[in-house]
Amino acid sequence: MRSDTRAGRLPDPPSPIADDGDAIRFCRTCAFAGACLAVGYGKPELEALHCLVEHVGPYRTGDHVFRTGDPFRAIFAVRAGTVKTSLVDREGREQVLGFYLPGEVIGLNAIYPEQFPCDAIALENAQFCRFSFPAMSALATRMPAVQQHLFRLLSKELGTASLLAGDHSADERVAAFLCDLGSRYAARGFSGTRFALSMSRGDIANYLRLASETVSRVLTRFRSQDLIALEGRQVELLDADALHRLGEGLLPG
Amino acid sequence: MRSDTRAGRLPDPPSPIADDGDAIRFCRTCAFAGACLAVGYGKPELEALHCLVEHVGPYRTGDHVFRTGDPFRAIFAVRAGTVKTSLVDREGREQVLGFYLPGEVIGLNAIYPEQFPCDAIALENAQFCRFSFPAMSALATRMPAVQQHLFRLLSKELGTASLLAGDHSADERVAAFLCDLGSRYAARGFSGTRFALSMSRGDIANYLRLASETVSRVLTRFRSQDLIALEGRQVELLDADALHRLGEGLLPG
DNA sequence: TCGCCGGACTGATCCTGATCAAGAAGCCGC
DNA sequence: GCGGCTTCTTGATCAGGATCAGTCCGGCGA
Repeated sequence: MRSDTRAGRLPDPPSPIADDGDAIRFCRTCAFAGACLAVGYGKPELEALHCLVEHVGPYRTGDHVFRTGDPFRAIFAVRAGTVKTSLVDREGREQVLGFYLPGEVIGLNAIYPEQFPCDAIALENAQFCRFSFPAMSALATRMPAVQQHLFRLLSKELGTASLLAGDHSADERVAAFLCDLGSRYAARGFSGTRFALSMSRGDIANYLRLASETVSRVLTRFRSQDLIALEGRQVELLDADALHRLGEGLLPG
Repeated sequence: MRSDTRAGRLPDPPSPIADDGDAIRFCRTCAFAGACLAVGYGKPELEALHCLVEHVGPYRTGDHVFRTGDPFRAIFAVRAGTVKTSLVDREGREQVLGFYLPGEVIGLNAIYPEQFPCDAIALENAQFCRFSFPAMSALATRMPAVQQHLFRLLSKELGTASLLAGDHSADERVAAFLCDLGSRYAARGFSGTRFALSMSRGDIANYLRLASETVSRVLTRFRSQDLIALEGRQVELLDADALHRLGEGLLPG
């Protein structure tokens, strides 16, 4: 059976979760953890940040964290699970904008329009830290490091937005997608070479602006070339170098 | 000569310029003008902003405002002229990331990496206001409205970055491009229906991820359908509604 | 004035990836 | 276990836009 082979070749790694915070420490992987640690703020300042944080969830697969048009009051850091952001155009077609892993932040693109410009949907059971944005802005005026950190978060996302622009081949796109996911998992302390694709082939295809059939074909070919091991949604990057070379046209740096 | 033929059908509008600031007022079209005015700051606060502004230029067509890898110290608001941002991949191919009109701001995507992640090249003779970013951040901690404005600028650019994502036809892309340029000119007080394309067909094509031949063909067809009038780089949107309908899949809102 | 050069336009052909179609495999209920 | 559903995979065909090639036009310097 399949479960046999799966266990034999690709045992599921523990589900990534970033949920080890307490009253005076951030979750290990949190996008905001660096803000204070780097500058050496002590307990009181951490308290200030913590009091504007609210743990929300769990959300179940398919639940909306927010919807297009919802008034913007807060940004969310993913504690556990994965999220996709997407928007639905007039013809009802979905457009996947991005995937967010534990430790990453969603909602930054809502600051300007003051309402969420997209949907955020949990791809697996998920939990979040909810940061009130008015409170956080106010705090930022008192704590330059927090302001700096917000600027950097925003600017960083500007960089990644241009990732899927460019006319690149399906191979390049898929390779870059896998490398990007891997490096983001690695940046948060998870395995960067073996992880689960929490999104469907259709979502990947939609995000990469390909047909899902094309994604299937490319993944299958990558497997036959021993670039990856693949079983269902479990993937292992066997030849990360080759993948990186393939995708380098799209990847940051 | 040039001015004769061109003047007959599509007289050049005055070159867009945003250069009417003085010691106590911002240039009319400046992206930062709203920051203070909206909150009713008076002269002293304006002074604070002005002292961190430096007028730079003129740059000539083709000059670099900054280059990939330059250390990030400041952001730039366009006072006059047009700029393209682009990056060059390992194979030496250029990738146009965006065009910036008078009143718009470049360099925000450099905050996170702390160096410019792209080139900025003047498409015509151009002038800028240079805002020291450290000084501006410091000011932002004292003036919440400035901080708010920076957050909004960053967040706004996040929204536009997703414009050219999506798999859209060449017609949709070109229509959306023309509408977008028009509305941005209009937002700064210039004509939104008649303007000069300061960039080459090749740059447009590169930005839209098309071949320049395709852009030529689409523009020619739009003209034959009386959607636009076109002479060289002068363009007039004759049927803005139809163009908007064509491009609505890509356009914000 | 001429000739050169780069940008713009147009035509012919090719190729990548979308689309259509069908089958296989996993997931859920019962 | 068995249907019924969705997701994934694989195959065959099709089309949009890239590429290649050639022409035209305006600008510029000798």
